[in-house]
Amino acid sequence: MPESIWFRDDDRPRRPRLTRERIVTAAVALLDAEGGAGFSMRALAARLRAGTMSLYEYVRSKEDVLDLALDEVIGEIEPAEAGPWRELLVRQLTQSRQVMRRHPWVPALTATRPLLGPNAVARSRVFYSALAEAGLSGATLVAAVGTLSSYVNGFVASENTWWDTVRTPEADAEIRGKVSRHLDDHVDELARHAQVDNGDFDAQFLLGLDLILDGIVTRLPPG
Amino acid sequence: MPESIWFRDDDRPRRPRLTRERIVTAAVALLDAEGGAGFSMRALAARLRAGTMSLYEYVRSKEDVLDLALDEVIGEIEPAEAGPWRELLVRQLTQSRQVMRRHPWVPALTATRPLLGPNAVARSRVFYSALAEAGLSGATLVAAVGTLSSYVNGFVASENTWWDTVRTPEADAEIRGKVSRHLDDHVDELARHAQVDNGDFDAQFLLGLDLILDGIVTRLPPG
DNA sequence: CGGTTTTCCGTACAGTGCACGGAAGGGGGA
DNA sequence: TCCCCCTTCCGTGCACTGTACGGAAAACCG
Repeated sequence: MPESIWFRDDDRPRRPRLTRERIVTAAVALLDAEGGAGFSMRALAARLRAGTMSLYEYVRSKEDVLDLALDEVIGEIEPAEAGPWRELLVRQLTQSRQVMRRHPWVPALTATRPLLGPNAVARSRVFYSALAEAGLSGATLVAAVGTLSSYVNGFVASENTWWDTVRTPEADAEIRGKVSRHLDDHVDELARHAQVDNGDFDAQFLLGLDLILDGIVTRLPPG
Repeated sequence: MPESIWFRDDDRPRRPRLTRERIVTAAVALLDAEGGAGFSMRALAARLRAGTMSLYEYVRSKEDVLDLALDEVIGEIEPAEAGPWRELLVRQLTQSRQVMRRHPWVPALTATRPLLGPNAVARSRVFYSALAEAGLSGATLVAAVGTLSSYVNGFVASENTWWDTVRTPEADAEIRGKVSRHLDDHVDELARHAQVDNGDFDAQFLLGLDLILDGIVTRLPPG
């Protein structure tokens, strides 16, 4: 009886039931662990204990996976609760920044692919309605929303490249020295000091944000 | 006389003398023509009629080439002439945007790599000294510079992904329709109209920039 | 002329995204 | 119960990537 349970291998490596969600979750985890450069379809499949080509049942391409992963993490931002528009925007944009810091591969992706996923659209809706409620409309409204999201994307992108560059403490010291010497010929004392000493991105982010919001305030209709 | 000029092959494929500049120039041309995705060391070498590995005499890695190409195109921005700080910044940042539009692969790169090349440093110096002359200093100065460059980077990045998405006219119509339907459930009339109809990036860019500059003005010391 | 250094580059290797087509399993109809 | 189809899984193969290595050729210098 060669088909006896004792000879059959029912415990053969249990097939993982793949789903799109499982794939996306694993993709986010892989990107967090290895960064955008270390992300590959083979590595993703391995993490799911599946064959590489199995992924392509649920997804048309690697780009699909990245788009889905991107919208997934955008969904980590909490829905906006009611409140005065300025505080609301500060909270939402601070959370955007935190998401991009938790998932440092995000800014490079947003610089490449349009954000059209449902969570991204929902986020954009929050900005539009907050600023519309504040009193903006038309081209000014569009420009204000664009400015805010451009700012947060651009800010975290450069923040991330900085953290990447100085990842290890030795590298930190070395790079800071090099940058300092690098800038020496060009920049006057004040600016150099500021540049090399700007470890406090939190404060700088909020300062810049306040700057923009103050600019927006000057555009509000009187009353 | 087998060595007669008639039998020798002095016109054998003339060795191109490679130099770092020639490589960088060709890299920019290749990136402009094929985009960041189509750029490869083999394609670059072919464009220079050289063997792939010859490049590595002048450059340690592909990343080196990209860094050099990046700083090269940043150098296309004209040096700042003297003038009132606000006009100066508008001119410089408008030129930054134009460079990034001419070379659409730039924003994705700046989102990945720190800008430490000589031309990038010179550019940063311009911003610092303009705003210092305007009256800013310390953390506010750093934040203002960071805000402006984050804004321009972020703005052009999203502008570029939009142009990419709607590259062909058919795609344009189709995408606009899809985006419009996509947003239908979520966004109220006003915002949707603005979003779908925002082809005029030039105006939007200047509006957002003015917004930020007005915010900066509120930070100037009295007098 | 001889030797050293610089430049060029063919080959090879480990890795990539994904097209193709086959196998295995589950579900439904006869 | 048998058969067929359809979904899911995935091994193999292809064209391509960056670049390590080492050899050949050329250029320069004594």
